[in-house]
Amino acid sequence: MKAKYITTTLPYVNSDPHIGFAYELVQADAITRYWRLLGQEVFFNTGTDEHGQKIADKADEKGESRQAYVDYYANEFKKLADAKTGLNLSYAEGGNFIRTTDEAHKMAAQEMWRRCATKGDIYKKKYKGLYCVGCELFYKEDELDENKCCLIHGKPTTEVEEENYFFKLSNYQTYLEEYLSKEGVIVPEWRRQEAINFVKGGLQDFSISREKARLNWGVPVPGDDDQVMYVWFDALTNYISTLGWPEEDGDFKKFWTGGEVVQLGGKDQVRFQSVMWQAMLRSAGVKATDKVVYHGFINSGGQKMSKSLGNVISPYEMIARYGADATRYLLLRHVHPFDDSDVTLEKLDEWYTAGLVNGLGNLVSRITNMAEKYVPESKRLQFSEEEIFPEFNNSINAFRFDSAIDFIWHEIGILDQEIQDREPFKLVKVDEQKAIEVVNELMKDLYWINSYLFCLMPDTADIIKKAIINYKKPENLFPRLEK
RNA sequence: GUCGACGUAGCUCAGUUGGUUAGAGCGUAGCACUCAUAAAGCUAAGGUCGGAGGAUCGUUCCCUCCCGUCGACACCA
Repeated sequence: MKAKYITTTLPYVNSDPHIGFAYELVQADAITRYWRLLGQEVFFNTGTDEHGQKIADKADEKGESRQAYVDYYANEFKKLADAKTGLNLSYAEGGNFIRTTDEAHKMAAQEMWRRCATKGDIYKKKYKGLYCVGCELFYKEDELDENKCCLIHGKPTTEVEEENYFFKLSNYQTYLEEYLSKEGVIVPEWRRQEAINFVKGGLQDFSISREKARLNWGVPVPGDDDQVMYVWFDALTNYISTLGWPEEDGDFKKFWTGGEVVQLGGKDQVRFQSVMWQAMLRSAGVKATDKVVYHGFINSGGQKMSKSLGNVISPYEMIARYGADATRYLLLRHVHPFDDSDVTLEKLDEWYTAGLVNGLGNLVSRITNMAEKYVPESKRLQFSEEEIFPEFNNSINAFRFDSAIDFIWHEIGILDQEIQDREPFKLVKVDEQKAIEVVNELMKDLYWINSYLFCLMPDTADIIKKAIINYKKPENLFPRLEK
């Protein structure tokens, strides 16, 4: 069985962890755990992207050293990922949390650069642009007002000439068209069509460095002390540096060259992940990514989440209110895997109560309660692993976490109905043996349903499993929310 | 502007290769039960399937136009 590799994009650490990234993490973890459930070896990568202008600016703004600033934020993101403090991700059981400021990563980025340069895909070119001193950024004319002033500072921009390195993306037009022609390299399919149209529209080379004089927070360009890499070039390389590349053996060989490579990203990532990155890999002689899955964005109350609107829902807020497992469930079931979704606290509360308190939690209570009371030691069952059903497999393999969970909850509904129809709680008064039989059947079905939950809500699934095996009703899994 | 997608119950969405009463989940209202986290169950209300025109014996499902929403159209890590 081919080893699997899955990675999220690395969030840029210029603000607090966003719910959209939390969603990406949870997607990656759910499928990782699912694959592991099937006995596959999986490398799960995530981490933080820490170089570039905006981060340098932020650190300066706060009067902190850049390293101190990124150390702080990298830790915030790591807390979101980890078991006790966040979303309980399983990268520690096979995977990595990479930081682009890691020494090994920086060396890998430089090696990537050298390989592309050796291939003849990197050249130096004078770049002319309208520069705002206040923002320390280049702007295009249509991003400025009629007097060519930047919209933030309202001050005139100046035309500045800078010499940068460029990557010859134009060399890869044909290659990329061929790469993108294979169904499945991008999910969902309509994003693949967008990417194809984008490439067919013609490819321009893109700049991959900045003058150190202007920006000194980045990986040094090999052989040129006056330039540092522009963030993309550096950051994209993390997908292989995390596996030890340029070392060809070991994890890189097992999970990238010899494995199935899946990358997750937001819908704004198509050009980076499926176009530029694929060209870079090709240039460096590395195998292409097998599949990139793009999710949509999460809005709230019909609008983009923003501090000024006060509609930001932070992942930490969700974890505090519902718990880590419930947060995972809510995101996976109610955020659309590909399209934009709308999430509000009111909706989250409703979903939590309906699906977890009244749904799963109550079902576990009623079944294990009867099992504990009615079934004597001598009549208790041994449980063995059950097979996973195709409806679930097909959905998960298509990254349709929402419909995979719908399938489980449909089964939960059926089990509730079963209790209603067979009435073991009445039966126990007239035919105890029959009642025990019915409850044991319910326990088996619940055990089977629970086997699906391990990849979605690992801690909860563990508690349920123990409750079933021990015929002991657990504490409430999902406390009712305070009104 | 060009190209593309979409617009179905309060909400999120399914669906029909055109054919008798258009579906689900959640939400809402009522009934009623008690094994369970005042949960589960039953029943009900709620839709001119975006609008107009056309082709058809007949369309929510095909064609045209209009309105609306969204996405792509490269330096947004």
